[in-house]
Amino acid sequence: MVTISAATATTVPFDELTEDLRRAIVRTARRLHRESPRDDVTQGQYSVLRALQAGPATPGRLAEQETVRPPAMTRTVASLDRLGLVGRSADVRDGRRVLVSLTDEGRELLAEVRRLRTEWLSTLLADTSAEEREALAAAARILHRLSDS
Amino acid sequence: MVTISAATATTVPFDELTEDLRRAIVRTARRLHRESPRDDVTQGQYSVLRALQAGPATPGRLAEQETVRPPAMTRTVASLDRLGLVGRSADVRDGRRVLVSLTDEGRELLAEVRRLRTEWLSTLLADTSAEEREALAAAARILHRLSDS
DNA sequence: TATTGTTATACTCTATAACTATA
DNA sequence: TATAGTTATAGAGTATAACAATA
Repeated sequence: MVTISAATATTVPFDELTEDLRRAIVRTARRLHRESPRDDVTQGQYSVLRALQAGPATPGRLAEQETVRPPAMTRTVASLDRLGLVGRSADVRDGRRVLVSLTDEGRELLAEVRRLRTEWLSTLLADTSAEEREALAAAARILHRLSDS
Repeated sequence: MVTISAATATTVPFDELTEDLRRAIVRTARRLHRESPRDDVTQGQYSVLRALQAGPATPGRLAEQETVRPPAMTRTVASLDRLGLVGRSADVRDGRRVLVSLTDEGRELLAEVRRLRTEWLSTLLADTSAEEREALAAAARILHRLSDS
């Protein structure tokens, strides 16, 4: 059982909480976002790489997920292919389909992005008390649950 | 004084907290980000509008802040001007300089973005207990303090 | 004939380089 | 001569429309 001091536990009006939380999340995310290992990979490309973490996908499926038209995804996949971050293979059961999947290098890049960003956040969190870290851990769990829905 | 149940207050290792928190923030921010009132304003344009909330700025200063080259900012400012979201005026003390500032419409658009996103988050938070909201409020305060540094 | 993916062409946003106006 | 901003031109990324291959 953990108690939180009165100073941090002051009840906050619902609307104010929402606005404060939105600000905090957007601001921190924006800053996290700047921690990136390479400049030659665009946000759209990263987004496709992230989508491929779930497993191989067709360009059409990727276009749908990324809310982009098929020709645009053709280009994006081609550029990621040139960069060696994804590979393309024919679908043996349907010759029209192409399967795009992460290469080891692509997977490694994603891991590096995560590592860099976690590292940056880690430096910030060094400045917190155990009590504050409990609150942050609780918040992470709650946000994770909420953003599932 | 508020107590948090043992289930939510379990001590989490530092590295795990960092990773969980990063995930929660990035994920929620990404979702928040999708709540946008108009499709004809790009992310770069929004970013410039946000920068102008602090007050009028020269294109050169904006280019620096947005890590973009001056010609790119010239275009972005021109497009925001065409959309009626910013205005440009000559600097009376230095004829080379141009001052870009938000119009009422630009300010209104920013307010609408905030309103939409807060609204979305508000819907999510309706599914939380008072205890959870305390944890989120505490987290917001901590993140706000941390991201100042 | 419908579906999957690619190529053709055009538009926007970015960049570097060259130019104009002012200090 | 240096600085602030814009215009000239070129390279990505996106779009719609047209095409090729497969079901």
